[in-house]
Amino acid sequence: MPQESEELAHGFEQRCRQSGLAVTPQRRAIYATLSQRKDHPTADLIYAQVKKQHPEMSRATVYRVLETFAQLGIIRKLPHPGSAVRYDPDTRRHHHLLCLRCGEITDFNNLAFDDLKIPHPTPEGFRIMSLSVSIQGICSKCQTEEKETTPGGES
Amino acid sequence: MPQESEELAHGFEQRCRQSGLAVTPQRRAIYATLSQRKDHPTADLIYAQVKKQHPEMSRATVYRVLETFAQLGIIRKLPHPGSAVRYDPDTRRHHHLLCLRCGEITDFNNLAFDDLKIPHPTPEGFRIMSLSVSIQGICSKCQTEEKETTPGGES
DNA sequence: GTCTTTGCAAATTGTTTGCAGAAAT
DNA sequence: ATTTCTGCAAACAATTTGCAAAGAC
Repeated sequence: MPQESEELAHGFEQRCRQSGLAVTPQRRAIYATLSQRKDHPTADLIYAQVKKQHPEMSRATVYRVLETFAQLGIIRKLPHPGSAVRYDPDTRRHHHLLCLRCGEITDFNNLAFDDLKIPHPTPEGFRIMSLSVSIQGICSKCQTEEKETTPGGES
Repeated sequence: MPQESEELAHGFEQRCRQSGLAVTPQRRAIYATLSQRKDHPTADLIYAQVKKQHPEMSRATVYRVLETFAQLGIIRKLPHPGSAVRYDPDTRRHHHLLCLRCGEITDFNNLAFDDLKIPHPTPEGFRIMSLSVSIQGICSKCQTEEKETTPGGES
């Protein structure tokens, strides 16, 4: 249903204008691409995908635009140990599973986590903007691969 | 009290030997430096600091050693949106405040967070290794600086 | 028409690698 | 003695920058 995309796109343009941000085809394309995905791609992945429809698109633009969006709160930058930055089009509170082996980030929802209260005496004058639980471990795919690599004894 | 450091160092050597890791001056120095700090430095910061006492130390060694430690669970790699990897000598459960402006990571403890139960039907066959809450926002120092930069109106 | 944004290519920053010699076990 | 580690320098990856032309308002 393309209807949904249109609504999304509309909201997006509103938000850009509110922030005094020009609505360019590039920005539209980047936002559309990111919000269609259910995962949390890196800037480079977005670049690769957007480039198919817009071969003129420059890598630098994608990096700049994503960063701009993140600062305006239109999308979210995800914490990840090292490697490339990942972006998330969903700015509502939700949590993540992070695989330490392949780096995959998966959304994860849990009532207990959602109910967490933001601590009141805001620690050290910190202005809290978001709170989320991050679970680190090994995803099922990687567990399988580990077994294959080490079936019980290398010899 | 140097006593404390010695104990720490002793435990460290034990853990290295248990993992079949040679105890080298470099590893000792890197571990000592990291564990003396209360913050969460990048590999490069550790390198700079260690180099003062050990001018021969190579940057590559520092990166390699920190990575090795992290894999053995001797230290922890911290999730951070982009920028450089940060390491934490404290592997117990604790939480973090992450400043989106300067990138500073500060420890944060809260009973409600510590009581979080690891979800039982482990999501999607994920093998959970650690869980922590990460709070993103702007630290007090950066709030002050923001005001200075924009004292009320740019015009 | 003006101010913002983009593309390009080059510069930076953060990190990893291969290999020969040095040190730890 | 053997195996693991380190230093070096070069490779690599991710990201950022300055500037002139193009596009949005």
